[in-house]
This record gives sequence, structure tokens and C-alpha cells, in this order.
Amino acid sequence: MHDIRFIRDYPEAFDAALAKRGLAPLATDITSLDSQRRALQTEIQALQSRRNEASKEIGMRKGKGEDADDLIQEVADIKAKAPELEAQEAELAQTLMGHLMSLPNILDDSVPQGSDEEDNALVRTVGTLPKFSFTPQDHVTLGENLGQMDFANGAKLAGARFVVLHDQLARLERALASFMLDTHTSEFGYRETLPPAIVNTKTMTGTGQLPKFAEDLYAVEEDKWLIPTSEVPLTNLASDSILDADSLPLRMTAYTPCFRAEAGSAGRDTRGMIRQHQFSKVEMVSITKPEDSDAELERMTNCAETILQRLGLAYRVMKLCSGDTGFSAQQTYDIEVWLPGQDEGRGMYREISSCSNC
RNA sequence: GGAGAGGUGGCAGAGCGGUUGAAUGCACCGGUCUUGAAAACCGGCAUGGGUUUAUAGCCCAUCGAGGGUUCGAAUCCCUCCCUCUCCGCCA
Repeated sequence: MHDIRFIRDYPEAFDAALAKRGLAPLATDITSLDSQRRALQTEIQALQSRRNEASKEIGMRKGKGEDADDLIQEVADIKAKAPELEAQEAELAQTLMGHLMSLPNILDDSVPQGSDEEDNALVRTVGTLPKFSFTPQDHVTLGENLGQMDFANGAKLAGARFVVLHDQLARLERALASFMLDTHTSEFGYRETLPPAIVNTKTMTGTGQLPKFAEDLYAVEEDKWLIPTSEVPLTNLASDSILDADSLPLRMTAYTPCFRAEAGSAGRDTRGMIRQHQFSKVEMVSITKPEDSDAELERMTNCAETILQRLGLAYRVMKLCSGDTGFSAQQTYDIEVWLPGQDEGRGMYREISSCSNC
């Protein structure tokens, strides 16, 4: 959610930022709403102030056994007038809040202009592409032939885009998670954390999933949602609290299941395990001072890259363009690993990790 | 799920309809004293918002959350959430 004070102070910069996202300017509308709201608030507070003052005096007069009917009448008049003003104020506040929550984050200056993933900028390529004397098969064929990756049973148990893993593949996931957690905790200073996989609406709103992206989420019951990433609980650990600057940066890593209804991506990447409704992920979250956040983003990206290097995988780092950068992010690096079996065995880079400054 | 107890400042803990944003203790910050430290003593010490050149004042809100009663609510009433104790049910 945007800070109204930034828009008040730098309306031009805010509109320029919206333009970069391909959105029409709104700063004038927003600041006008804001100043109306504040004027109303001042008026209401003056009324409340008078009411408080009168009530105190009533107490004092009654204590002395004096009459206070005139003041009681005055307070009654204030109370008759206040609700209308309060309702107006609440409506303005809600409209304002709606704007602040539904607009995407301001993009960093370094984000390249562009409309979709075609315009993302290559930052670096690392590792050498493996060569094969045969045509590599993709993970679906390999996994099914091994009898360890079972999409049919995934569909039977739950529906499309679920999988059942057995034996070495199930074990592989566990081993990878351990490897990543151990590396991040013992070498990179992250704190291992195991948060709830179900959170309430307030928490989902705290990281921007709600109110905009409800259709991408699984709702379990009233006010309970399955997390689409452990970023949600991890980041909200710091919500509603004022952090001691000395305790920063706060670095956390977690291995959790993630659940995504993915309504928006139907028909795309439907084959195999690339986009599943349920998947597991080792997440890293760093909470830093704003001025340190760019350096932290580089550090975090490096932590993620280290994992791939040690696994001997070839990858590239892409800086997402303005059109491809997510709603909450100021800038994002995608790390794409070379998957030889993709594209009919010709191989291609696929995103396996994404690091953002939010 | 049922019965009971409770949720107050960084922590502990009073207050239970009025001038209480909140006693007291601890912690913390500043000062006096001391060669230095401790102790003792003195002073300060919640958060968010509005107004404002202002981290000065002034004002509003906040004692788990949301409603209500009242001229006035931390204090009374209702709903919800959470914690603790006991009982039940279940993996």
C-alpha cells in the first residue's frame, strides 16, 4: 500500500511512477481527496474537543451541586451533528484507501521500460549449457518413466495441476529443501522459521495479496486463506510493530507448501510441474532500512545464485521490465535455470526463483 | 465444543462511571553526589493522527477488537478474537 505522505510530498514523482506502469496520473485526485478528508477530520476533532471540554465542566458543576443543563444541551447538539460529518469522513477515507491499496508499487529507476517478459533485461549468464548426444526428455517423461512422478493420481486425488511424487523424487525435494535451508542459515545469516500455512485476511492484506488477488488464492473458510508463498507470514511477522533499527536487517528463511489457484494463468505452462496449485518453496525474506534495501536485494539474489552454482546448474539473471514487474515490487530479478528437456528437448531457461525489493 | 478466569504503558501491576493517558514498582534516559562505579536522591520516559516552519505548543483517538448505554467509559451492557485452568470430542 502506498504512503499518502509520499504522494503529498512528491505528486509529480508519483504520477511519473504510475506512467511507467502504463497508468494514468492520479496524484491530483488523491491529494484532493486527502486534503478534503483532513479538513473534515479537523472539523470533527474541534467538535469532539468542545464536547470533551463541556463534559468535564458538567462533571465539575455536578460535583459542586450546580445546574448544567445548558452544557448538556450543547453536547446533545454536537452529538446530533457529528455522525453526518463522521460518515463523510469515513467515505473519503475509504475511497482514498482504495486508491492507495489498488495501485502498484513505484518502480525503481533501474527497471527497464517494457510491456512483457520479452522486454526483460539480461543481467548475467552463469555456467555452461550441458550438451547431450541425444535429445533430452522433459521432467514429465523422465519422472513418469521412473514411476516416481504421477500426474494421473494427482488428478484423481485433487484435480488438474497436482502431482504425486514417490521414492527418489520425493526424497530429492526433501534433500533440496534441507540443502537450501542449511546453506541460508549457516552461511548467509538467515533465521530458519516455520510459519503457519493458513493466515487470516489481515495478514493477506499486509503483503498486498488482498484485496486485489483474491481469485488467485484458496480460501479455506471465513477469514482463513492458504498462503501462496511463505513471504506472506514471514513479512507479516514484522507488521504492526516498530522495529529497532539496530536489529536490522532481519533475515528469515522458510520451507513451506504454497497454494495458488492461479486463475489468471489458465492455459499457460500447463504441462508438468512448472505451475502447480500446490508446491513447496524455500523462501528468503529480508527486512531492512529503505536505504539498504537495494544492497540487500543484490545480496539475496547472490544467496539464491549460490545454491544453483553448487548444484552445477546453468542459469541467467533477468531484470524484469516495467510491464512484467509484480504489483508489490519496486524491482525484481528473476533467476532462470536452463532446463534441457523443455521446448521439445531443445532446452530453455525457466524461472525458478525471483527476488524483489518491495 | 462446554464451564470458569483473564486481556491495562518495554515488563510487572493498580484503577472498576467524572477534572485518569492512566497509581506504584522494575527497566531505560538525563542530572546531583562519588577519584570511578554502586547505592541514594532529583527529573524524564506510550503510540498513531490532525494543526503547524517545527522532533515546540495545541487538539483528536487509543487501556484485546468492534458496537451500545451516558453530558461523561479503562471502568456498565452486547458481539467477536486471543490467553490460562478444568471437562468433553477428535487426528
